[in-house]
Amino acid sequence: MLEIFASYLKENTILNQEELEEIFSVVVSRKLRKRQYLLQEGEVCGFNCFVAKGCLRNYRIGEDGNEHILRFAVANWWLSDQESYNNDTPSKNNIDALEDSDVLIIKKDKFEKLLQNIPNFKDFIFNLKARSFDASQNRIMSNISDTVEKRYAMFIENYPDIFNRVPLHMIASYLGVSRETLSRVRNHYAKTR
Amino acid sequence: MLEIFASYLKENTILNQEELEEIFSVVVSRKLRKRQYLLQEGEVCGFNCFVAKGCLRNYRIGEDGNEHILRFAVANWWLSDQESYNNDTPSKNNIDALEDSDVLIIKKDKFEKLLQNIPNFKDFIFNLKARSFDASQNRIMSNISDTVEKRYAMFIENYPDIFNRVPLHMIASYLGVSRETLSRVRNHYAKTR
DNA sequence: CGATTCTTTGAAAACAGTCAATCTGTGTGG
DNA sequence: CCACACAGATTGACTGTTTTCAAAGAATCG
Repeated sequence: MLEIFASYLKENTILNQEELEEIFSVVVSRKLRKRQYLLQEGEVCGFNCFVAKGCLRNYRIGEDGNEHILRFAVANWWLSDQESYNNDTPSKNNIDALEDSDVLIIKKDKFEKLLQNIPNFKDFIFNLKARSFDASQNRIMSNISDTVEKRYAMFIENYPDIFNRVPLHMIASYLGVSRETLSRVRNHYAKTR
Repeated sequence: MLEIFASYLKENTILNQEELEEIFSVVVSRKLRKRQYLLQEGEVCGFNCFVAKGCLRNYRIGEDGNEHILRFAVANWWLSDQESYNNDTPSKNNIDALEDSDVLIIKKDKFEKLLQNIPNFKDFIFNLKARSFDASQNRIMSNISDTVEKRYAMFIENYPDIFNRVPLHMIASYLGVSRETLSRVRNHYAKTR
């Protein structure tokens, strides 16, 4: 399980062996069964999580009682609740596994030490966060300006690996429409090309 | 104009006089007339901008030909196009002034040097970005789960200073609804309390 | 196979967008 | 100071889209 993380870091960073060892030394690997929680509403998210295998989601139960999916994560993606992590506040969200998954956990105190000790790791993580921010700005723009059909098409284009392994009603939840609407939109979408 | 920036930094950071001087030395102040562009679609956003006075917006012309507002900025806020800034790519967005405004500009190369030279400034900026990211995650959640009325109420609550100085149709644009709909929603909103 | 989860479909109701007209307030130039 | 233009806000009628609810049809899994 660690090998996946190791090759991820080797491909995406310029860390030396010693630095890699330091990172590996604070990582805890964990298996999650399908439907198992990694984080539940009300808990403080005191960790960062790297997905080695499987698929997870970060979602919230809204005032309407429905699930609203903020984010999916598959292999080589990071996932946590940043707001809870940053402020040590109870999370408003849940994280659970959509498939049996392997994840690597780094507790907050250890993770912050890594950032302090390894400048290249820090730069890498901040770069990652910057791109994550850009993606969320683009998603906001899409939410306020695009039709459902366009948003669905872009989702397929941007996340083909996610699209073909999570149920349609979850994509609907991610896009912010009802499953019935997405079903209809998608039929129309399939016909018009 | 610099005094506003100076007191902003003194209140929010733990920088010493020498570090402050270094920052001030690379700042360029600029006045913007109402309706004046700071950045136009297609340009590369090679700067960060601190608003000392006035009000700016970051918006995009969508495929539908309409303006869609991604973000407002008033005094003591930073504004730029992060995606364009980070990747040196042409911006898809425009930034312009909604009122006569005073802004402070720091060019990208100088800004990046500041981050390198002044660790406390770097930490401060990254903290800012983290909170900015959290805010955008919350906005996404609101977009996919809340009613227009709720989104409008939250906008007023979160950004009272913006709400009472920009026209309603721009708030509608920010929320992703037509001005007519927001007008109707707001009337209903005013009546039900 | 039976149970569960997921997807589709239909019909009605709620909601939001569009277009056109009107109303309001502001500021400018004569 | 008035008339006028202009930007912004509202309203009505209409159209189109999305939700909701209920039911039924696939697919998957143990």
